[in-house]
Amino acid sequence: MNEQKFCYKYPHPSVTADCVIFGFDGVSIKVLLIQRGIEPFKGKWAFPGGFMKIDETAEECARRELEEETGLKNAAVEQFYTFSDVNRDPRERVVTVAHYALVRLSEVKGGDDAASARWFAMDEVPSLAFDHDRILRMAVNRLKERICFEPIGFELLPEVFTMTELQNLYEAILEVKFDRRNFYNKMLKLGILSEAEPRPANATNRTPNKYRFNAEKYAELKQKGFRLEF
Amino acid sequence: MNEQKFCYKYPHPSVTADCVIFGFDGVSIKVLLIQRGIEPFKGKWAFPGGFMKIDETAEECARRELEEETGLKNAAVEQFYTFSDVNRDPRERVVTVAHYALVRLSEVKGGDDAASARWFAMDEVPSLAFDHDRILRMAVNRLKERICFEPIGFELLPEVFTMTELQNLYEAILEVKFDRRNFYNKMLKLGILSEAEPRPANATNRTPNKYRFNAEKYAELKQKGFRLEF
DNA sequence: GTCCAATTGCGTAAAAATAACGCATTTTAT
DNA sequence: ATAAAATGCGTTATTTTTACGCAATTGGAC
Repeated sequence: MNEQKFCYKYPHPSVTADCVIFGFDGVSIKVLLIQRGIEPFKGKWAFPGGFMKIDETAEECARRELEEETGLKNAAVEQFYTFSDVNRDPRERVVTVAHYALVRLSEVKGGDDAASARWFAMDEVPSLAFDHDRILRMAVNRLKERICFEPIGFELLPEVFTMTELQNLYEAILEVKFDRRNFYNKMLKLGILSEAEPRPANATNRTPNKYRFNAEKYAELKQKGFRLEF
Repeated sequence: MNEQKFCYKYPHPSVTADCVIFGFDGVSIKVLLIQRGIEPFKGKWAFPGGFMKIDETAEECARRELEEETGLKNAAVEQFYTFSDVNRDPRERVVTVAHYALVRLSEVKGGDDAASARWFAMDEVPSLAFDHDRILRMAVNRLKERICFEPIGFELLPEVFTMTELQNLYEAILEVKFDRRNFYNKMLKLGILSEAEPRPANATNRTPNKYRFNAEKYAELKQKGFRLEF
């Protein structure tokens, strides 16, 4: 017997949410990929993703996928583009709402099927399933744009970090090099960092200051209309 | 008899594309709205939009809506967000891929049903149908962001324009005021404008220079990695 | 242990970009 | 006829960005 019980006058595409999960290991940006166990594209790597349920938004769907793979509930997730090419899935018409998530690698537990999931550095990413190559390019571009104007970078770092770690993150994402001292001055002048602990009197060099992102200060500044700019 | 002949194992949302159409009349930004003739939200204003066909992309769908309302085939259209709130349409689950289009008002012909279509200045826009208030806010924000980094503003102006017209456009979109002389210098220094016709020797003041957007120059500059910045 | 290279905090000076404003001329509106 | 507004083309002051110096300290090589 046929179980196709949801019927419509016109053909409806399937809607999925995909989630490009970015992490940062202190040196380079990584992305979490899943190896496909079934056709099509069996054996190829792809982003976590799945069908949107009828009672959840696309973002909720993306968060669900994120949690399944990483155990994380509260990461930063943002929708960045919807891909609707007619033949992007060979089986049927599928429209996917693509998101990216920024996670702290230290907080990531292995997902349900860790066996088939792996972190890839950006320059190690193989050719992907479906149109996921294009999705990744777009995600990276959006991340680059975003990190210049919103302090999303902090979502990738530990709560407490050094200025060098923060600079490494910016350099990894934007693929540029900054002068260490200018980066330091600029960041501090922005006023969105607070010292994690007061620098001890006997502190010497080579014992870097630790900072944390100050969300309250940022909210204040943002209200006054302020941009990060890099 | 029932015509519901497209059947699926799981419920599928409808997918639509909406198109926020922006124009510029030399003074203020306008948006094209359609008055709904049927429930829900009968009598309320909304953006042109409609169901995505099974063999077209969301952008093609948005362009189709745009052409129906304005007669324009080649306007600038960009997807900016997909709205998937569960109850955004009271009838059924509808996911909409929202786009904005930038059109030259002079090129717009009345659409199929011009009777129910009207241009509204941004500060005249009434409360809209569905979640279109939110869609408009987001479209405007995206437009503001975009115009700072991509020369999309020229899509709203006639081919040939004066510096004052260009400034008025930027001021209308960004809701700020620029010093006329600084704006003039900055724009010229960017190098993406060419004089529409050489300024005649007998030209006097009060006969403003005419410019046009130089796409070739812009492509060159963009390649070298350059940003507009305002 | 000694020594060198790398790291960190804190500055300063030059260069570039931005913002503020001047002025003569010409046209439109009153 | 006259005042007000628009235009082209500047200049100057201020702010921001960039380039770089320097001393102190640590980790690693040997």
